[in-house]
Amino acid sequence: MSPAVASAALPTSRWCPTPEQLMILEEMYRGGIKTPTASQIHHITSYLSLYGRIEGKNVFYWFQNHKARDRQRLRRKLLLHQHTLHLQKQLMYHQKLYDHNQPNHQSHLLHYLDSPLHKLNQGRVEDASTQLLNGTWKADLHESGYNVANLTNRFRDCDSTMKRIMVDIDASSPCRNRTLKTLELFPITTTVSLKDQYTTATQVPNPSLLLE
Amino acid sequence: MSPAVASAALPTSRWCPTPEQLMILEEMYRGGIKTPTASQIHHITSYLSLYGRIEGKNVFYWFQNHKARDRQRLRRKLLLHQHTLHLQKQLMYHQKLYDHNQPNHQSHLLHYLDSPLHKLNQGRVEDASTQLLNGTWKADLHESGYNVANLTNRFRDCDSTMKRIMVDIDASSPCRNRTLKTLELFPITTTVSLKDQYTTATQVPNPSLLLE
DNA sequence: GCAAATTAATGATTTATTCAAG
DNA sequence: CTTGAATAAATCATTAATTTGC
Repeated sequence: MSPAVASAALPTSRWCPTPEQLMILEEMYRGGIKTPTASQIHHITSYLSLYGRIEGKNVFYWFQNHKARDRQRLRRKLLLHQHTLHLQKQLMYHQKLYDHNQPNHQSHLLHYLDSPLHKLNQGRVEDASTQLLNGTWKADLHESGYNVANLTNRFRDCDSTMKRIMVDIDASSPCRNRTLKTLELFPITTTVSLKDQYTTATQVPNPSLLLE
Repeated sequence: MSPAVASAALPTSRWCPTPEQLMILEEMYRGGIKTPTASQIHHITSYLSLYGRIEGKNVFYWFQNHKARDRQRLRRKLLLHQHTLHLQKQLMYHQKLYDHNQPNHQSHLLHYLDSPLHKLNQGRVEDASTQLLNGTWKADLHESGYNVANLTNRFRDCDSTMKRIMVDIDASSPCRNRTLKTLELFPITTTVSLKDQYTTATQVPNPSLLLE
């Protein structure tokens, strides 16, 4: 059925540069030729045909593509680098807060935890979305007041518990429930300063935690 | 006008614990008393009144608040730590991609750059919002094909330029425009391998870049 | 240095949740 | 399933601590 296709010089549909051609082209590119003129392309083409079949359009396309892809690579590398720097900076900042217990680390952390950024980091896309939509989140840290909105006081008789406990306490009724160890409660041998108390009380959690 | 307000024991509206009282309370808390019973509160109160005016409810509230805020502090420390780890992990990952030119770093970075997360990091709240709303962004990296959607081929006559240039080249019209230095174009002394080309061509940009 | 202004800490209250008994 | 006691979480309000502009 099939007719006689030339079995010798298989008709490849597109130019396939030989290693020598590639080397030369790259060298010229590095040498400063980024967008050769028509005449330059002609010269290059004739020179490169010493190393294999080649046409002017091949040279033209090669420089076009090479330049574009060079720019692309650079752009991406730059962005990646920027991102790395961003991460480094963030990390340093948080490490500082973490290590030194900075005074305002709480508010910063709270703001972060409330941000759509954090929610996205956690994969809570829906939350982040609605938050952004409602304009509920302010990027400015200083106006990050809670949006309590309308807390209807539905429960006006809710302080009963507290009052009962208070009555219990203030009406002087000692020794009621459970095992009370009144005497052991006051082993007051405090030689620890308040500052020491605070600093030693806050331990670093063990680092076997993972994200998400 | 103003009547005689007791000028002696200025009527402070709320209890202000003396340093001794605080020390004792903290010591007891550290000793294990987290939610004292009514009777315990009574004992503590009577003991602490040796060091200054105090009521049962003060003790009650103090333990409530102290316990709650202790938990809170722990929680926040944990979260901060988690966040630090997250950042570290991200950083290490990107550093790896950056340093080693990993094969799929491009798609990863592209995906990140297209994500609302990145837009939020840049402060482009609106963009992120609409993106999330439209469901335009897929969190799963594996289905992160560009949502090219409907790229209407509005530009059907766009290859005209290209065609003109091709004609210029292949119709063999040498020495047309500009200063052509045909001979100096081929100083082919290439001893550089392709690999070296690539690796040396991509330099790290200078680190004076800032986020946002 | 100091006094007003801002911010953080914490005592006091209110609201929400848990859990056991009925 | 409902109820109520107990407690945890959230919030309000005042005091202590810091910053800031003379």
